[in-house]
Amino acid sequence: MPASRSAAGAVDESAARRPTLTEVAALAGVSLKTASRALNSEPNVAEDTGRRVRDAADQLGYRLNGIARELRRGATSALVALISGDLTNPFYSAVASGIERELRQHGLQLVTANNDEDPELERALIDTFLERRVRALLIVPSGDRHGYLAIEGSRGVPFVFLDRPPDGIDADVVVIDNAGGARAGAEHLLRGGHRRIALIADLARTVPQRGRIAGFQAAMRAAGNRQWEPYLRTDVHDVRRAEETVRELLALDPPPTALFTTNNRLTTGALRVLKDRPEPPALIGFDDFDLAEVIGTTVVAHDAVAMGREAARLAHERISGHSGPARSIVISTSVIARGSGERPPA
Amino acid sequence: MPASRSAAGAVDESAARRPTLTEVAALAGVSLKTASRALNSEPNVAEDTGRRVRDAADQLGYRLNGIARELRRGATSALVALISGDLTNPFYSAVASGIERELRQHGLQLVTANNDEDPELERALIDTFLERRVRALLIVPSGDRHGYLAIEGSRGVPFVFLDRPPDGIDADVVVIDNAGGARAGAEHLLRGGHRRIALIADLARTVPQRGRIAGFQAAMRAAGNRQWEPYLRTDVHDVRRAEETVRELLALDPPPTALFTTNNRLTTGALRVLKDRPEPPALIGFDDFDLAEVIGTTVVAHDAVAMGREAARLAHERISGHSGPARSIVISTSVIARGSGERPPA
DNA sequence: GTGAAAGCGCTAACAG
DNA sequence: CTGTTAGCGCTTTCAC
Repeated sequence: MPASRSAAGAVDESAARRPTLTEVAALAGVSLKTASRALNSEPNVAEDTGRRVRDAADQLGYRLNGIARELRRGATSALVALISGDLTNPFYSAVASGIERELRQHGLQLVTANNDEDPELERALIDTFLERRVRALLIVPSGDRHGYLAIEGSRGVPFVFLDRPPDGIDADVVVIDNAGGARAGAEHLLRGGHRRIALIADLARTVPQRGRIAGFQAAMRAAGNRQWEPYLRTDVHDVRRAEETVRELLALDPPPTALFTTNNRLTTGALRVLKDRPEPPALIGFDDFDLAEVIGTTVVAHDAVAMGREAARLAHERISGHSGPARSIVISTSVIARGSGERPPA
Repeated sequence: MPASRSAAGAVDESAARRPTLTEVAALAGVSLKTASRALNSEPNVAEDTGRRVRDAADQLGYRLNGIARELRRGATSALVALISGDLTNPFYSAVASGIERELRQHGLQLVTANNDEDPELERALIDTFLERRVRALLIVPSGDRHGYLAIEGSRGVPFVFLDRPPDGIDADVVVIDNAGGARAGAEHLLRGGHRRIALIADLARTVPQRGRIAGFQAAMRAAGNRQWEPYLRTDVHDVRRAEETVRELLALDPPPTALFTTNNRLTTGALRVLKDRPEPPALIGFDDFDLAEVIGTTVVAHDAVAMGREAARLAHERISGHSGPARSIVISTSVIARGSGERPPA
């Protein structure tokens, strides 16, 4: 009875090893080098010889060993790594999608890893990828000290930081206009007549959050408004805490007439609470999301896919030999009015 | 002037090459093999020797060449590939997240690629990954002929198919209970008193969609209801077309009193239309989504992260040598009532 | 047009 | 405990 043709992983004897180029050459009756030339479509191979080699390869089920090729060609792969937070967060998956599309234009492949927002793990992942000889490393950093990467960068592995600038190293970076976006959102609420505006922010130690908080504050200062100050809440890091925080804020006397949430998670939390309220406060959230239009949520939007694309573009330029000073790209934001941000103060 | 320490990719002379193990050994004054042993924490290295080697490595900025190691160890990497649709679709990113988490437990790394729903591209990607000697290949297939993979599977590269079973090859697979879920959703509407129920489905040539359509039909047949038949619409593939289709359906006389959409994209389209209607029909959508609770959308839910996790688990078992017949895992579904599916017929 | 020999950087096998 | 030798599968000289 013949061996099963199942792909389920049945390990028969033939399963162990794949045919090598040497075996293809032997079967075709040519030298190793000629076989190599034929399969790589290099010049100086007689048409007939080429055909014989390709037939032999097909017959054996030959497949090039990319690892051997890479070793010989200089131990550098066609892989570009992305280290970010969990892909179930639409922000990260949008960034990853933008990167992947851009890389593909250049024959590069994306490898992703989740840092679980753990700086230790992040560093371990960076090590792993460098050992694997990725061509470039794109990082949405969780940790905040990256000085140890300087020597790597100088050795020819380009780094690009997304969303958060690196600390202790001078590298290409793509960030959102956090301060500008938050300021525009805050001004939108002020124009609507709001004064008691609650600011609900994520971990204040991160640079993007600091930028958003600063932008918001700048708008308040410029308007001479200080009534928002009792309603500032930071370090709200997940949906549940956001819900609690919003509930607490609305229970105050007097309650805020408007909320500004500084990322999509916090906006989700706020929405969950507001849906049950007869007279909800106004709401503007940083980060656009899929159904914002359906729900009627006013947001500070930006293009996360473009962010990924730009980062990949920078990385590709470095890979191609560009060697200027570190560059910085800022992704612009815009306020999209959909109703929730236009509710007047009670 | 000293060379810049910038990570921006400045290519000074030292950038060209990384130190090798041979150089580390030379600096430490030991043999190549001893250096290897020391850095791999193998037994039989004097403590003092080990320290000398590690110092030398640090001093040179040595980093193991993973490509050389892999070649020597049998030309097989620690990479597992996922080929799927675009990661901006939350279904795919949830799957990817589940896979990534499970793989990490076993020291494996995820590589992702987008097939753009193009079977040609999909096949090219598979080739690329096989050349790169991935340990396993997880595929949410776009193409529907995979017979050509049989020989690969028999050579020891495990394949796992997600969401859609493969055609022409017998491989592990993880699917959703499409028929059961759709049937439960349809029965939920029937119980609510609906008879004129519109079914809005995606490309009917795909197996999951056929399953959902069949499940829906089975429920109708069992209830002796044929009033739904004029309201069947298939091959609706994007949000815009879904909006148009829903608008057309609602303009019919008599209009349907309920809608059943067979995936998240179509549900999004329906929601965009319904939000402007004073008396919207009931709606149930296949696939849960982030803000469904906020919007109050009744859905047929399933756990896409678990789907990825199970697929990764199957792949890992194959990698570890398991060699039984192909297995099939079914992810269960449940109807989550949130309001939209409980609206009574007009 | 074609082939022989060398070697990418590492680990495995075997000696000492 | 340490070192020597060989070789993973391929591409790159360089010679024919």
